[in-house]
Amino acid sequence: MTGFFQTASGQRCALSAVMGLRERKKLDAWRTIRSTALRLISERGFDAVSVEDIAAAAGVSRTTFFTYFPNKEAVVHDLDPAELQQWRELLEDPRDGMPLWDALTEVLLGLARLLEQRLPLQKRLFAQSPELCQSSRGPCASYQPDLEEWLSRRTTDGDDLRTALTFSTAMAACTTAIAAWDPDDSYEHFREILRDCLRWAGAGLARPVS
Amino acid sequence: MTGFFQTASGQRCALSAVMGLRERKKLDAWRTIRSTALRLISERGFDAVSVEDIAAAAGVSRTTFFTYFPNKEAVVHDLDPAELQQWRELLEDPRDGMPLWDALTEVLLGLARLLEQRLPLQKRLFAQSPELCQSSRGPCASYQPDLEEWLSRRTTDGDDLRTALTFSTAMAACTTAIAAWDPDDSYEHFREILRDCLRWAGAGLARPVS
DNA sequence: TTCAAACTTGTACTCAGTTCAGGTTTTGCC
DNA sequence: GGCAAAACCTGAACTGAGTACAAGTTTGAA
Repeated sequence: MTGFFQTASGQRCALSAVMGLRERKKLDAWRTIRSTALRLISERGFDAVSVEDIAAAAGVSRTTFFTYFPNKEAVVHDLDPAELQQWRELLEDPRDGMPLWDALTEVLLGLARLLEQRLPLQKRLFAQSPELCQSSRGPCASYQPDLEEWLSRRTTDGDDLRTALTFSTAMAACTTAIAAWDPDDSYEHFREILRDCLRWAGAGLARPVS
Repeated sequence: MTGFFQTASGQRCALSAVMGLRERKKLDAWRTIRSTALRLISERGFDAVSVEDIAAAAGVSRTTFFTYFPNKEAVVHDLDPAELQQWRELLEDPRDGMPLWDALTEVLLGLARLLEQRLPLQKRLFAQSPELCQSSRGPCASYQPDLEEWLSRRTTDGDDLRTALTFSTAMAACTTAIAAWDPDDSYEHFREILRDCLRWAGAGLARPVS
């Protein structure tokens, strides 16, 4: 999530198009490190795996690990560059005509669609290594900076406090839905939970002024 | 916040009553370490002060620091034992007859009253050392475990998902109010912001079923 | 072929957090 | 007052995260 692939070649990298050898290697390395890390962590638990273990198992140096991931937790949270591109596309449109709550709902449901492959594994990791739950702010918080940037691109339609509250309430709904979902259930079920949470939480916030 | 004074003498310690020399010294040490730490951190910033610096300046060993505070951040977040006692008293009553949202509102407004002395300084620290904002989950999150325990003591009146959502929405309102408040304004103003946030966020959640 | 930019790596460092064995202080009790 | 046990403090030694940097290697383009 934190500026490596984003800033790498100026623009976001053309994933499906022809990439230089350099970029292809980088992507490979990223994926190798990540999948190695996830395998080790799901086997032994987050704290029982050191960055050194991960680097060694991925055939890379410890230093290199930290050029790909800003910290150990990021290897669990960060998006694959391909997903990242979809996520950026989802955020391109500030949905300016739409009331904030509706726009947020749309973006978060879109995000849920993107996470279909990752979220089940991630929840299992969290369940296995409670140390992750403590130290990190949950899967959802990784997207908060991007969302804040998105929010700032919308033309502000009034009360800042209300805007901030609406935003954080939507994030809370998201976090709650993730927490409530059992990863053994269908992903569709998760999306229903999320829809419910957003609907309930938004009931009082959906319309501009009270 | 994390089990030192709580578990020390079995019960919570009788602060105003006669305490043994041992407990008085412990409390003194706690306060010395804390105030020393806050002074240094507000002078130099969170990351520029090491635990060793704090311990040395407080006339105590590094090891001792970690018996009083579970980690470096806790020195900013943890409650003074006197405040902690008031906070526990506030949570004694599960407010069982009351709808969840109203009970939460009451507890959180009570918490706001307790924090009058601490919050302004704390916000200033956060403003000065952005590294704190990143790594920690905000002042509000310190109280979450206690609140969850309080929540679990209430007789559950229905839908777990809705309960969880209500809870996290109230926390979000609290966090938002803290973020929105300017510590140079009056504390009363903060409490108004918090009331507004709770009212707005709760508009859709206040009544049991939708 | 050549050169600059991008990437990797080992080394060496700082600091958070843990463990533990000994020394010191407090307390309850005689 | 004196004593033993419990509680407390401390220094030393350790693990592991994260950073800085200089030297080496690979890639892309001319």
